[in-house]
Amino acid sequence: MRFKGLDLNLIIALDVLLEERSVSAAAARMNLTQPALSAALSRLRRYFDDDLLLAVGRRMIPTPLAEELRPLTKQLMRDAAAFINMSSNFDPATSKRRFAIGTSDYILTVLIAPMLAHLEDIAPGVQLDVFPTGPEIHERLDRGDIDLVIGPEPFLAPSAPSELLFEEQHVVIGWDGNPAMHQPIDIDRFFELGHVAVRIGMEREL
DNA sequence: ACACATGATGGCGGTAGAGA
DNA sequence: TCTCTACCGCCATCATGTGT
Repeated sequence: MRFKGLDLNLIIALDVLLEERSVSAAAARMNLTQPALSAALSRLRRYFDDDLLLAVGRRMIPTPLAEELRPLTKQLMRDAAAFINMSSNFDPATSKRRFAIGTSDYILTVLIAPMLAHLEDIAPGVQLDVFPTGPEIHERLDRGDIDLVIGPEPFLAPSAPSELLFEEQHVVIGWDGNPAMHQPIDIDRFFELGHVAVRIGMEREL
């Protein structure tokens, strides 16, 4: 079963190899042994007549051709996923699917937790994995590790389709002894005042 | 010590040929 | 035309070698 002489399974291996830049790591991710992935890389090298990944010290560096192939393999994987999804009618009542959702603890509290009881009624076999959002969340969404990201509009990936889920207003909480709390606050006044801020993730500096 | 490559070996599936 | 069987190739694992 070859397409233009290429075993299409090798495209999956190439996609993972270019992401991991490590034969061992790619093998672990694909539940194969390292020699199996090494052999797959060898067949890819033969087909493309290119090293694709060059060992430099203890690292594997992609060749220019591999860099060119990377977005194409990504697109192929996305198309394949869409192709597969088209063939299966999703029925929440019988589905055993596991969804991976990237979101904040806030959304977990106000949206997902109350939704679980309803989900238990309409989709008892469906499971949810909830992951905290972070700087790599868009990459994980592209990779297919995450099915859905729920978050504020400015943080959504421009490349992914999105839909407005709900809107809400910010509320100012302040000390009753603060004179600013006893008069109307417009946007300028708001920014003039000092704040206590919560920052999550590695980039916590102001 | 770690990561990748390679050789030996075995299982699985495809192909070709023989027979009903 | 269909079924069975022998053979072959591919790809996996295991064991081991090689390079950093």
